[in-house]
Amino acid sequence: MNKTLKGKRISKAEVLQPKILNVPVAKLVKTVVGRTVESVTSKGKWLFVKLQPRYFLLINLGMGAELLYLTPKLKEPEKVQFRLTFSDKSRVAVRFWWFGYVHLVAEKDLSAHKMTSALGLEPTGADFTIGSFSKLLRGRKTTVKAFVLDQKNVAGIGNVYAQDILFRARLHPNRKVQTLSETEVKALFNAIKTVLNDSIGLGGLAYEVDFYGRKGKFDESKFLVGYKTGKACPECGTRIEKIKTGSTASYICPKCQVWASES
Amino acid sequence: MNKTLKGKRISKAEVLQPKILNVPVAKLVKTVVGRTVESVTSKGKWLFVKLQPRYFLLINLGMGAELLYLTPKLKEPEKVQFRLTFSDKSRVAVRFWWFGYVHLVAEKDLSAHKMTSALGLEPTGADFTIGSFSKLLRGRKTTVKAFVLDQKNVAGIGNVYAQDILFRARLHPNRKVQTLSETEVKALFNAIKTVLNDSIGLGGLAYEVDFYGRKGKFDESKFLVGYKTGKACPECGTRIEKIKTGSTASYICPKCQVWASES
DNA sequence: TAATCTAACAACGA
DNA sequence: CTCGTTGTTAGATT
Repeated sequence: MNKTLKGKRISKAEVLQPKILNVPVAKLVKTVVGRTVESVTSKGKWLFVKLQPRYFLLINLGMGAELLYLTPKLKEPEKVQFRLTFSDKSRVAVRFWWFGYVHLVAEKDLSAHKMTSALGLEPTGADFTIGSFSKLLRGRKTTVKAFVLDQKNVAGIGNVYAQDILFRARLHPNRKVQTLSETEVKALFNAIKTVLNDSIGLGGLAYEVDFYGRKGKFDESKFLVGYKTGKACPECGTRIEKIKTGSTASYICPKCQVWASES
Repeated sequence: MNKTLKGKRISKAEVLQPKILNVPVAKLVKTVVGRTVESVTSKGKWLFVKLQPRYFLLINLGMGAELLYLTPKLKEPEKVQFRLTFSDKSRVAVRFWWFGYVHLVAEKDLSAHKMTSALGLEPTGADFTIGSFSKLLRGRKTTVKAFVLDQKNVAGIGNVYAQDILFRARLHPNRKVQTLSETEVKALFNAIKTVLNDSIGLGGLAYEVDFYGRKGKFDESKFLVGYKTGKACPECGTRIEKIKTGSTASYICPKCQVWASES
């Protein structure tokens, strides 16, 4: 996205669903039209489209979204919520599967934008180290599942990825983070990097497409326990169980991921 | 307090329990010594001691406290946490029964002081009207007991007063505020004013003393249902019950204060 | 299946 | 008898 969009000038902005915005439609349209894309970066589930001069479009992918660079080959899907057209006639469409945000924020107000400024460590970033990660866990009384899903800790882990992260670390979702040994913290840290990098290396999840419409290759055959209810654990053969953990579902091997009663 | 302390110059400040402060002991002592009391006002359970120039001492009475003007006749009690001496040798002692705060805030930072700036309506103030009170209830999903105890709604109602306020309004503590009729809202509004003014008129609760050591006259004989477990309801004779409501205890007449199952 | 905000609530500490 | 913090949960959202 960064390479493709950099330098393009926005000539048109269409908001098909105003509820995705943090400002009135007219304000967004008036502000972005005429501005130029300086860069596109990301943190967790957020995209930062930096506009010149002095604005950001912040896009949250919510519970799944398609962000597509439209070409004669790549047709626009149904139910698009947002569309940008550039002065060279190229277009980008945004389609949220359920919920998602497109927020307009002035550069000077970026640090006041709560949803993005509260984001935690970027797991692919240089500051995601065993040291910075361990520090986050200190004194916390929550469970390891709630911890990894909380974007204020590590940004970008969704429920899909949480499943195999916890399995690889051999941790039960309901384990209290306070009870983790140093070895377990390291295993969790490494599992986060492994699972996310595996997905990135394969172009993302198979039910998602990238900016150019290409499907990812991280499909169910790569999952270890996630969404495998009743299947055999790849480690010990025990049947995988689906359990309720807080408001999310968890898939676990009841033998490999033991939740000691005291923890 | 306002009349007695106005114009006095602080010559000494002693902090016997540093945990009551929001600043280091040295900072408080250095700041208040030499300053003069301009006025003493109150809002809810907070006292605002305005110092000249440009400072406030904010005192939260917590779960009961004695704030005493010490004279040869009025000796200082045990376990005082804070003491001020004025240049005319007069003294004030503060003793918290459980917890309480003495906060030092510069005048320009007063609006940034969260505990006092979040306080709701002052029930003895001119802005405590049926209109402003009704507005507070709108769209709230909480219970009437939790609502009246929350200092962000109406400042100054503690659990002692909440008992008879709810009885006078004939409301069960667990009633959802959303289900209150206009008549019930009015009854609640009037009950708050009645109960608090009754206590103020009698110099406060009998287990408290004022600035000059005088006991209040609002004793258990004036309570209608509060702390009267097993006694007869003054309205219908039914035995008063003690029930658990959230984290606080409530004393109710189970006949007069019905909690309709749908509300 | 998936994400986030908000309000209310519970447990805990000071 | 109080209050703040933290975490949990239910409800709502397109």
